[in-house]
Amino acid sequence: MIGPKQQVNLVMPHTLKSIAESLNISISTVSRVVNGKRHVDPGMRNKVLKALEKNGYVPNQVARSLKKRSTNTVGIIIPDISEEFFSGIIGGIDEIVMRHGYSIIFSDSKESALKEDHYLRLLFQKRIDALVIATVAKENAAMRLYLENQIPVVFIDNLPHLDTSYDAVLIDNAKASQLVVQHLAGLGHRGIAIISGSPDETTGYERLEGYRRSLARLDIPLDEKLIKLGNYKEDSGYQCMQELLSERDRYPFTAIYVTASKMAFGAIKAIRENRLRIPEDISFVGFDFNDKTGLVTPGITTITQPERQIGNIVGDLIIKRIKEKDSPQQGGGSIMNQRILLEPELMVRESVKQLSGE
Amino acid sequence: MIGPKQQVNLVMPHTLKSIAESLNISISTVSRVVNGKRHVDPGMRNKVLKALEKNGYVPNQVARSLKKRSTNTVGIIIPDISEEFFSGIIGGIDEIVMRHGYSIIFSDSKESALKEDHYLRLLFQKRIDALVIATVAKENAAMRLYLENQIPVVFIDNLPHLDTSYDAVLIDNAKASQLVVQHLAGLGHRGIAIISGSPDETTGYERLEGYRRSLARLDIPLDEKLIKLGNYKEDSGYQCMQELLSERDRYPFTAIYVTASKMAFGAIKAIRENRLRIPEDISFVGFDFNDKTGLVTPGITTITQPERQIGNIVGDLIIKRIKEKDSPQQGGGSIMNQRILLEPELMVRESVKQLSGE
DNA sequence: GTGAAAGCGCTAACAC
DNA sequence: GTGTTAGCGCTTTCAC
Repeated sequence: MIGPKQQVNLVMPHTLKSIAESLNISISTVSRVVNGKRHVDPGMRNKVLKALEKNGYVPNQVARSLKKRSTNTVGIIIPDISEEFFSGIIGGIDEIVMRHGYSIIFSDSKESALKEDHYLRLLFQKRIDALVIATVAKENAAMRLYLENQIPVVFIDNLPHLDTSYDAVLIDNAKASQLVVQHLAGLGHRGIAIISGSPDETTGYERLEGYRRSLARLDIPLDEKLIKLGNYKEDSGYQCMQELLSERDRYPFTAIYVTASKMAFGAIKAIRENRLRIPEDISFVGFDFNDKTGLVTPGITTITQPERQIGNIVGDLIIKRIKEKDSPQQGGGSIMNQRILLEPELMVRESVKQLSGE
Repeated sequence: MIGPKQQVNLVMPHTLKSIAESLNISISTVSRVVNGKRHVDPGMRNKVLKALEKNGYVPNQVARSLKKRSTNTVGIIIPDISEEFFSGIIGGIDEIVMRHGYSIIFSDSKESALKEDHYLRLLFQKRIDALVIATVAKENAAMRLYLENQIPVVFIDNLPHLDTSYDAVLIDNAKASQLVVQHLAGLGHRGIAIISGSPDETTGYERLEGYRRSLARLDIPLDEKLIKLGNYKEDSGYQCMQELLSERDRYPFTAIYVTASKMAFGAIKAIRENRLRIPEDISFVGFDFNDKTGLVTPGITTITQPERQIGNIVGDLIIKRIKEKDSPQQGGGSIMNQRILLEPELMVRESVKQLSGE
């Protein structure tokens, strides 16, 4: 059996060269066959095909990538894989890009700007063809790498602080808060507290601003004491809720709006520990509060984001951008960026009480 | 500014060569500096470092990989990213391997053996350094690639049908079923139905066998009509439950054990549609039934798997295997494989009724 | 239709 | 301490 170099006990995979040598033909011909190119004699093609098959040849994508300057890989950086919102998006992206032969290389920044920066560099080293990122950083020094090198980037969930235009797919966060506030106000609530992510991130900013503006529009006075800022983790939701509850005498509220799922879990924990009932003692609205079981009682009224759809849209956009780069009529520089805003939905369940006093 | 070739409007990233030329020194010296190797004059090192910095040099991992025959990449193939069990495992693996400079390239087989096979080949082409897989296939033709080429593989959740030894990390599935049956029997249940995954997969097999054996051990007669086989998806859980309920007159049962989370969601839906209550009309035990909210009422008694921990253990094992391959005293062939069985836990909540008739 | 050869960007002998 | 060189496995001109 003719094969490539054999080192001590270690079998090397076959290469174009080893196949070519075994057939006494040139590498190029084998390459042509492997890639299904024309200009190969049918008889020869068959012979090569057989040898390929027999030896179990598998092309080396690393070598290909080096030559072609593209890796068929899409990088994704998200802050928390265990959030269903993000794993759903990844699933949606994978669904699309896999059809085009791309793989996903995934990194979890764990809400850390430092880690995010690290991954940004790492993925660049790996020469990903495109990047999808839910950034948590205020400054994106490493992002420069992608922009300068014309590597397509699509932002999700959170927007960057960049002075250039960019692609983004996300829901209309201000609108989401507006839906929530209108719903609550419509049921007679005027003391509406909020636990939001940091306004340093656009997501937190938009959700908070939407809340503010909606209150203003409804002529509901805004009490800054009813605004708590968390960090998206369950603990901080718990913490913020505790604070709100401990000051409830001085700064009363009848409803609480928690703008992220894990913080909502924490907030609910705090509410229960204080032996308060939802919605009797306090009305509750969540964000991305997923209940796949349909068993949560009371059902939590929540904003929902179509994560699968977001993933699909991102996938399509990514593929489009990559194709644009490859196509000759595009110099690669004049890409029109776009921001795709999806409509959030308010799923009304039973966690908000109709206030009689209205 | 001296840089690498400039094509129309497209700036190429800097290379060792371009840096070397700009400094009029050799590539090797630059390489040495980049890799922090010794045998470089301190003055020279400084000069190079400055040039590297100034030009924003980023090493090309693709070229490195080609040369070093390793990509610093771990491949993961799982059947459904939107299952928390799997996204949790991925998070756990990432946590470990990222510290060692590895990235994760992820693929979702969507419970399809065909897709799994496809990804197996694709990841091999990309020359991943190791593979983690929750297989759904009966035959793993493409797995041969990894075994023959001595690429470390760790199986999770499901075991392959291989005649060689292999590494695996999973919970003791038979034990899990035993815990469930004992718990139910202890509360007086004797009509215990089960909705299981296919016994063609080891996970389904073990859980089902564990159930069978535990019943036998407790001298509880087993009615084959109380066994339904689903495919892990929510729909099939719903379907199986409907069947069980429609035949309940003829084949009565007081408790149902659903061995996978999504099927459990479906089963519960069916139960509710039939206007039956848990646990009054029917006792329920789930598998990996995650309730992060703590709000599900009644709380569902369930087997839990420590997914984060599984991920961490897999990560450690992967790294160990990769290192073993690199170390010279190991020929790369004599790796001792191991099967790590973790203890499942039964989390008792309120979905099982104490039967008075006992 | 086939082959020779250059080169993608890097590492690692090996020479000096 | 520094440079030269030979690849890693592939694609892609360019000859013939």
